[in-house]
Order: sequence, then structure tokens, then C-alpha cells
Amino acid sequence: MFRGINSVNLDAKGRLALPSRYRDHLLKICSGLLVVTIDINHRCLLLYPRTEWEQIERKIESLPSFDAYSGRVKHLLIGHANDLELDKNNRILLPQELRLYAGLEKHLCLIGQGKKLEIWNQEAWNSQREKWFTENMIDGDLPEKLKTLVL
Amino acid sequence: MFRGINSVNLDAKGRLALPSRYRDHLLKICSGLLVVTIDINHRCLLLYPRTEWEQIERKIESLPSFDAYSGRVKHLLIGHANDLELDKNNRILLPQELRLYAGLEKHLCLIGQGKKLEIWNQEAWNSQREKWFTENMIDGDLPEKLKTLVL
DNA sequence: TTTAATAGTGGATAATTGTGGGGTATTTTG
DNA sequence: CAAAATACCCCACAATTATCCACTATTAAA
Repeated sequence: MFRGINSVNLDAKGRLALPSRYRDHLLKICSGLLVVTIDINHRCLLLYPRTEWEQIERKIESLPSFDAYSGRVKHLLIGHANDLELDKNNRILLPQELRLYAGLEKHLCLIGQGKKLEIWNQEAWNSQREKWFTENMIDGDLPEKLKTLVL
Repeated sequence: MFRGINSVNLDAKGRLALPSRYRDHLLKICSGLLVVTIDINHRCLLLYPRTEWEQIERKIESLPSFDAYSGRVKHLLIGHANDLELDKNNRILLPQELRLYAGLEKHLCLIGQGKKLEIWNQEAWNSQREKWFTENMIDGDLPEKLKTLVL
């Protein structure tokens, strides 16, 4: 499971070193094979172990063909998915296309989100985070599961 | 079960020694493996035994991906969760990111809250406590369960 | 009151990780 | 087809982090 924030730097070649604590885990579950794609809801990227991605991809593919929204999701997610592999120094090279989409410059944040990691431009993450902190939740709109969540 | 208040100090490296009475219990139930994350409602941190956290995380993770409120909770809670481990001297190292969020300086309070411990800046805790004492509860707003609670 | 034991604190060392760069291969573009 | 740009692999150094150890303070016991 991926958790927590890491701030990392892209080097001049567009390479990104993953936090080492993920290394062994990734080698074990997917031999260092990964998939990046774009997040639809935010201007950030999603990084999956190949094995996890394949399960998700299957679900996406099975979405109905004649539903506009599903079609959009398919095109965006699967269309932007790229295979990656960890190099010897635990780094990945992000495709330029995706770097541009997420506005990635030198300073990034990696956000652990369970099965996946999110890759954000650092400032973009900070402002989104502030937004989440300040925004109020309206009780009536909360999904049932959330209403009963006990921390 | 965690109960009661402890005032503790952070050292120069951001390490925090847990009250020794928790030690044996923590070693037993989670081998000294812990998780800290942020509290969404207050500027403080939540410290869970790893085993407890994993149950909560599973619930959070299963929240729907395309619901905005659920996304917010996922990002804030899981995104700020960090794995920690007790060192030989019964200390944990709090990540800088989280120290900043909760405004932790030298003097802290640990507040036992059942399954978890809360970590507060000492002054922040004192003023929050004062606030709770003075603020009035409006009957109509009480949830059903609270209205029927017998102490 | 003295001694012993445990808890709390600080710091040095060793190991690991992050970062940059060189050289080769491969792909793209003119 | 030539030339340039990008990708890939590897090594080495620098900086950070974690681990371990030792000292001090505090509590408990004799």
C-alpha cells in the first residue's frame, strides 16, 4: 500500500527517483514494471504497478461502449497509459507528453494513494491541498459510507 | 486502549519518546509499527498502531473514486499517512511535513483517544480545550446517538 | 540517603539514498 | 542518409538518514 507524501525532484533528463521504501515492494509485486497515466479529475499523473494496472484496465475496458462518459474515461485513461520500468537506481523516466499534461517541473510531490501513487507538480499539490482543507463538507451530500466512517 | 494526557518533548531531530507505559502494549499488538497522519478537523496528528490503521485505511480506500468528498478524505488522510517504527529507545521520528502541519515545536501533548493517540502542539491543545469548555451545544444539532448517551 | 534501575536525551558513525554525469544505443528529423 | 536529439545504462560522489551507543535525569527501592 502506498501512503504519505514525498517531495522529489526531476533531474535535468526528466528522471524521477522513487522513494527507496517502495523499491523492494515494487520489485516483488511487479518486478519494477509500472504504468503511468493521467488523472482525469486533477492535473496530475497516476503511477501503478503493472499488475495493479492490468486489473483496472480490464474494468475500464468493460465499461459500456455507448455511454459517452464511459467512452471519455476509456480514451483518457487507457489512451494516456505508458509502460515504464525502474532503472538500476530506482528511477523512472516520465514521457514528455505526460510531464506537460501535469505541468511537472523540477519539484514534484508523490502522494501515496493505496494501490497507486499520484505525481503532482509541487505547487499544484499545495494549492489543491489548501483548497481541500478550507472547503466545507455539506452533510446532505456525503455518501453513506463516509457519514459512518469512524477514525 | 489509549487514555489520558501526556506532555512530551520533541528533540532537535524531531523525535518523540512515547510514554513508556505504552511500550509493551505497542510491541505486542503491532511490533512497534505505527502510522501517523493528519487530523482533518484540527491541526493535530493522529497516531495509530499499524494494525488499527490498516482497518481504517481499507474503509477509506473503498470510498468511490468519482465522488468529490470521498476524494478529499482519501487524499488528506491516506495522502498524509506515514509509516513509523519505534526505535530502540521507544521513540518515533515525525516527518517534517506533518510537524509543520500541526505546528509542533518542542512541547507537545499526547492525548489518548481509544484506538489512537492525538499529537498536539501544547499551546494549541490548551486553547482548543478552553474553547470546548466555553462553547455551548445547541440541542437541535445533536446527533441521535449523542442525545441518548448516558454517562 | 544511597543505590539501582528505568526512562529520557543527545550525538557520532555507518549505511543508504539522491543526484549528476559520461558513454553508448536508438529513434527522429531534416 | 546524415545529424541531432532523446533514451538508456552504468558508475561514482555527496548528502542525508537511520542505527547504535553513551550519558544524564528521574524514579523506585532498599
